Amino acid sequence: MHWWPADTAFEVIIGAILTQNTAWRNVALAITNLKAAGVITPAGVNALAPDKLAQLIKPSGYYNIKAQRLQAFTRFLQDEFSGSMDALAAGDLEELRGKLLRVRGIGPETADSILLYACEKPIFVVDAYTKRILSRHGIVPTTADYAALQNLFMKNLPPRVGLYNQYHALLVNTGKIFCTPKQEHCGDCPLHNMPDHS
DNA sequence: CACCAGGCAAGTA
DNA sequence: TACTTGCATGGT
Repeated sequence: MHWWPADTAFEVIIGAILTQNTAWRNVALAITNLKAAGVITPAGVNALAPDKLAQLIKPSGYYNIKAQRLQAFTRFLQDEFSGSMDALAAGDLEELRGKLLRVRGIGPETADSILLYACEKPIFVVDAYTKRILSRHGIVPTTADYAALQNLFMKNLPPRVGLYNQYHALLVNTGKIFCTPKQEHCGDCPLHNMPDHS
């Protein structure tokens, strides 16, 4: 579906951090502000005063925390890769993942979104919709953690960037339409008899 | 008005 | 280790 909306690899990373527990619509407003201010580059974000950056990304929510997280990444990029996105993308998948997870504000989903969509590495991204859809179908228990869900896909699919991109896109689109936030009881649904299926 | 959105880290027991 | 809580906006 040529999915993640972004003009550059760095913009992918901005979006990945800003969309944490946040509707993409609000992220888009924040990105518009960053573009209008002409600071949507690693050096631009890094050079801004934290409170100025926070004001620009205000529509995306958690703006103080996220301003810190954006700059934690730009400092990391500067320190480890001389500020070069190309140098970042040239790294080894597992080594890069480990480094990203050590940046304050980058957890498993954000790290994998960066790896898949900005660096084009074959890693499966697991989000709230993915977990919701699989657990509602009784395919995994509701207690399944991030790694369990990721392994399920990666052990059963060939490691292709385009394929993982497509799966993630389809899961999110489907989840938005059919998979409501609160658990619904469907009465005689046979899946209610599955182990750990609430 | 209540609830939700493409998480993560820090605090508590 | 396993829960709980704070972070905050804009849309439905």
